[in-house]
Amino acid sequence: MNRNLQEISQFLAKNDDEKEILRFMKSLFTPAELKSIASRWQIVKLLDQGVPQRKIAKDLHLSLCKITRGSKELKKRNSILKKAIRQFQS
Amino acid sequence: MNRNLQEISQFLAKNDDEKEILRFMKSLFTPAELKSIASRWQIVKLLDQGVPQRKIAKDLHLSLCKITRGSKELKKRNSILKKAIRQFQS
DNA sequence: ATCGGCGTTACTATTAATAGTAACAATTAC
DNA sequence: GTAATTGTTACTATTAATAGTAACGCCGAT
Repeated sequence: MNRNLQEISQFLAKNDDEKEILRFMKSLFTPAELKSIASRWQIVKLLDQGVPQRKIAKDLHLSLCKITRGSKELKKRNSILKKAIRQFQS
Repeated sequence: MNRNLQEISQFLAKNDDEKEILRFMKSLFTPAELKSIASRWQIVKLLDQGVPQRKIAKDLHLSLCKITRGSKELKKRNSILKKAIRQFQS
């Protein structure tokens, strides 16, 4: 199955068209998954800005459970998420 | 929330490093989601090759439920999945 | 015509992610 | 000191995706 993830990564890496990539994600993920992924992204952005976990939970109407998970990802050294987030901070 | 999906797409579009994209996916998706996405990708590849749904179900140990879903995606006109698949057929 | 393989739909049971909530320890403000 | 805020963990309940299975209608070969 890892071969498949590699191919997906490869397609995304070689494709520069943001619209196409969004269409690709909408084809491969369910609406619920897209919603979940989007909120995870928002969570790590807010965490990175130093917003308290409880404020994030309240503002986004999410449970701490989900936010703690994002927090753990961000804490990993050399997290790719940090690099990704920084692209949208400026 | 759509803004977040746009940003994710934008990050993927601007990034050409397959390894980084894989790391990004592993940070943002759960192991269960990664597994699910990988099998959806495999399903549409096999469907596109004309493999019968029941054979796919048997070979990959999946239910028809999941395969029918992939089938519906592929049938959409101008499916981005078809374009993506073709990159790996040669 | 009929039989087998096909795509599709429908149903219950299971599983993983998450909501909602409480509790804990550590830190900070007063 | 202590009260409030924080990150974290833990727990049950809910929800969506899926497994497993059966059944339907549609062909094409015989």
